Amino acid sequence: MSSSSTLNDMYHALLGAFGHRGWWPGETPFEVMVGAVLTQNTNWQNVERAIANLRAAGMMSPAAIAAAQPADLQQLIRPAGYFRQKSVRLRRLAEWVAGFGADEGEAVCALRERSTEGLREELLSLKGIGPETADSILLYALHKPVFVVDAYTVRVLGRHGLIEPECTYYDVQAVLEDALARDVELHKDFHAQFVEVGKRFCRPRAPRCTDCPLLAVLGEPELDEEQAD
DNA sequence: TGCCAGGCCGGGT
DNA sequence: ACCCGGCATGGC
Repeated sequence: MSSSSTLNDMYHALLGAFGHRGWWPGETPFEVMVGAVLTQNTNWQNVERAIANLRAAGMMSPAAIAAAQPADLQQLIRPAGYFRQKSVRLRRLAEWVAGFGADEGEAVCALRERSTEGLREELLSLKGIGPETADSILLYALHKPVFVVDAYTVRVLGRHGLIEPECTYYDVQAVLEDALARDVELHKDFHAQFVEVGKRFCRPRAPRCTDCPLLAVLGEPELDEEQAD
């Protein structure tokens, strides 16, 4: 059996169990970008607080964040953790976006005209934006067909033996992108399904997932390497 | 209470 | 080229 059909079967099993996820949660493309930075190694619930603070302060725009006092920005995003680092990362991102247009709408339109690879390189050149954050922005804010590989994706695939433990980010991404139709909505929703199944059934200390919808497709999961003892 | 959360960077081997 | 500590808050 090809890994292509396995991965597509996985998606349909998850879609059947959870329904269309409608990701990413965010009112505007720029808010999606902000969320992508704020959620780095951070619970989404904390990110929502920080986003609400930014909105309430009228700061959810590239120009406003680019012009903000560092201390003010830090206070607003404090609930999302790592607030000193993330305030710098947000400002650099905001300056980058603002460079593409007079307002958010114009900038985002200009960004969407550009090539995926060119955009990825520019995003990765911003300190504090790594592969996952860049790809989250590419997919969910700019609608480029890339697969976002996150901790849940790696854990779910790894536990079912579909990737090797030593795989890099881009190894895992290639497995998924090679197997799937080049479809933006599929890429968005499949990644969201990984998060959903990961949160519910693939926690670090809970290898027994008796009700996981993936059992019907993939069979019993394996132990994580560090749990295999 | 400790462990965990939708990473990434920089310095040390 | 790898490995590792640091970064920080809030929920369970």
